[in-house]
Amino acid sequence: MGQKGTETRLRLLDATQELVESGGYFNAGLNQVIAASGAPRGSLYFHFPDGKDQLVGESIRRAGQAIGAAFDDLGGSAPEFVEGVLRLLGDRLEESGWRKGCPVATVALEMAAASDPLQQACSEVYTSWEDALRARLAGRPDADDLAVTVLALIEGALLLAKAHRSREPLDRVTGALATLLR
Amino acid sequence: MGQKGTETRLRLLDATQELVESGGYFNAGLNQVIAASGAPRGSLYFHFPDGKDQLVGESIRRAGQAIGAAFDDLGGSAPEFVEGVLRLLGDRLEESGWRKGCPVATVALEMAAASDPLQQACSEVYTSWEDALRARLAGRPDADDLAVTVLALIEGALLLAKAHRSREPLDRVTGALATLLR
DNA sequence: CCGAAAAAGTAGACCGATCTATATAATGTG
DNA sequence: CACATTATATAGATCGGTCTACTTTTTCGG
Repeated sequence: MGQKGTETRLRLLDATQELVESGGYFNAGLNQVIAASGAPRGSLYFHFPDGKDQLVGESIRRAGQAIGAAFDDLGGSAPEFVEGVLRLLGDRLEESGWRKGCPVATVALEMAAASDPLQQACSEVYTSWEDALRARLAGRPDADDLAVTVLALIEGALLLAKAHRSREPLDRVTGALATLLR
Repeated sequence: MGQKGTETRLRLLDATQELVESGGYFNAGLNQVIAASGAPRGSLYFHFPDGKDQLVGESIRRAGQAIGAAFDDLGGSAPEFVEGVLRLLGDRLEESGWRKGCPVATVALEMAAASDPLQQACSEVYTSWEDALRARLAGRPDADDLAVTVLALIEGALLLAKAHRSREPLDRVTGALATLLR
């Protein structure tokens, strides 16, 4: 794959990710993806011959890796780390006009029951985040439960924050996390 | 409004709620709503003159009230109550073939940024649940934070359970809740 | 190095299906 | 009759996907 082709492919993935994150699978119409990326329709099906599901699947896997990498960059003890994550996600959500929450959650809720490949993609991204959190909590006897709990708390708080268009849920949850990770 | 009319209206709301809960706003195509409810197309716009947004908005408000009422029926101390809720939601999710999670969450994530009326409807339903939880936690000094935290935890665990098609997230979170409400 | 053949990628018209919504006629019901 | 409701037909936009023609880049024998 040449340089130009790779760039087009990435622009398509970026545009999809942006649209998916702000409103889910059905908000990312292929016409919008094409318009936002500047790529023509033909290129889309050249780079993603299996169509929309492949495009969205790869896009959320990519987003999952990006966020996983951001996790690794964030240091500190476990409580500090989680607070940092919450602050980061809150900033991102508010600065985007309450559009950008979790890039996976909406697709997971929309498509988990309807599409096996997309359900699997979402499940795998979540598993990778759980693994990353578990590594951060290593040593604790209840690290397995705690990793899932922290992720659920973050996802739930992000959902509520988006629904209310307010940071308040994220802030309120931060205190409880201190208790939980104490 | 006569008896027949009221029944048709309710059948439309029920069908919408069912479809919305399993896959969100865009999974509830009006053609599917009509087919599932048995109501004719004309009746839909007679009973819901503002179209789909009104139909979906009323349907999630209705679902919100129904779940709020179910909360009230569940007794026990705060920890017992929350565990009961998690078990109930887990049963519902699994028995529906991993389709029925939170009837509000998907629409909230899909439409919060795009539709003010629907964002408001979702926000109000969540607020009513937060109020109900806060009442259950009355007396605790941190009842406000705790109510939001418990709701976020439930919503997050439901999301992960649907994404993984597994009760495991709900089970793991149950333990953490015991710690939190101790 | 050269230049032609092949591969990679771009471009956009076009298709049938489906979407929400409207318009209008028919029917039931007090 | 008058009003509430049902019933259909259809409008008009948009959906994901396919198709063929075109341009650029890469490959490779001489």
